[in-house]
Amino acid sequence: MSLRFGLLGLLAANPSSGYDLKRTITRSTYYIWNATGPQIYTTLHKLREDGYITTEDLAQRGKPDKQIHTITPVGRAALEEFMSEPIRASVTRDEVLLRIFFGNLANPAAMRRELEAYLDRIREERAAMEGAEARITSNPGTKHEARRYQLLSLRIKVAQYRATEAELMAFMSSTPRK
Amino acid sequence: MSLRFGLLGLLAANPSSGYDLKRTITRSTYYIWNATGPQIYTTLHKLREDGYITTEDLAQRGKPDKQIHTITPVGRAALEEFMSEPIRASVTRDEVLLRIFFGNLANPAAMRRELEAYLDRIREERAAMEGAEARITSNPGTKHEARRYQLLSLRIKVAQYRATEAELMAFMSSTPRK
DNA sequence: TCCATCATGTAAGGTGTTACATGATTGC
DNA sequence: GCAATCATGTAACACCTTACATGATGGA
Repeated sequence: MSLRFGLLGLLAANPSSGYDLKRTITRSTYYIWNATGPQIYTTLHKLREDGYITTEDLAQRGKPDKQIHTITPVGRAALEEFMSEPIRASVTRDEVLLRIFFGNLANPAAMRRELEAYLDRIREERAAMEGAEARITSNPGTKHEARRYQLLSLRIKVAQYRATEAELMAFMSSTPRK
Repeated sequence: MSLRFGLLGLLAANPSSGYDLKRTITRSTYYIWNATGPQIYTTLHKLREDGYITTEDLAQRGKPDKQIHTITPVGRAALEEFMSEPIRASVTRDEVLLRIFFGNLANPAAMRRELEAYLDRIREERAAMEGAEARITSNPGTKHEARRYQLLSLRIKVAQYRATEAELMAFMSSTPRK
């Protein structure tokens, strides 16, 4: 489980290098599953050991060579198996909610500032995601079915942010600054 | 940073045993930060090594002895420090969104069943949380300020579930079963 | 007698982060 | 000359899960 299937899923759409995958993740799927460089490279090594992907070198002009990873039939089978398992609840490990839950342990004025700053950040984040949504909708790059699911996951995240913003605002207005 | 501060925060309210903490977590804070038995016990060992908590044995009648852990001034200072850091975005590692993002890789009928089953599960989950919310509101057990923050985190999670449900329902009705 | 609950753990392995290392090319 | 981007990694450590172990008490 874990990043393995995230990478495998991306490779099922396009053969890519580790660097490409990292860019795709930080640009478009960061809100689902983030990953650092080392983790991506070590996971790719494991996927190759397991026979889920094959790798070939690609020489580039003006840039260092890169290694292009391609999913194998064995890899596709593993991915299909993963996709046929029941969807289980995501691991709950929400640092933001933890901080809020223990909010009374912080200085009240500082807590208020923190919540306001956090609210600002998710508003920005949500606006960026809504921009991405509009771009995906208007520019039919990927296949119709794939796009529908990608939009669904994006919309769920946007809706969750909206919901969080609304609750935070309600809380703020019930705690006057003075 | 991890379970350390979750446990420390709970111990700041009441000295408790590992077993008590586990019960509290699975009963009331599971939606924020879940933890297994071994993890709780090993984390408590580390907290003791760091001087954040002290432990004493408590003999019980009719039950095995238990170890009661109490937060130390050093532990309180560490917790305060943690609570004064900026609230950073939660780690994104959402298996549900990952499955949805790659939804087109699954069998369409199976995917629909999975989404319906997931929708049912979060509806139930949300209903349970709303029950907990009502109980907390009507029964003023903990301190006012602490309760307000605990309710806020609960309400955020409930609102996020509601938002997710709405998006899933919109998606479902745009994909007729036929 | 057997199961559930109470209570605490060890060991092994998987997953993820942080710090650090290396080296090429492009543009200012 | 220097910073940014491209490209791939190793090492050490922190965190978390799963499987397994142990033993007491209370109730059916």
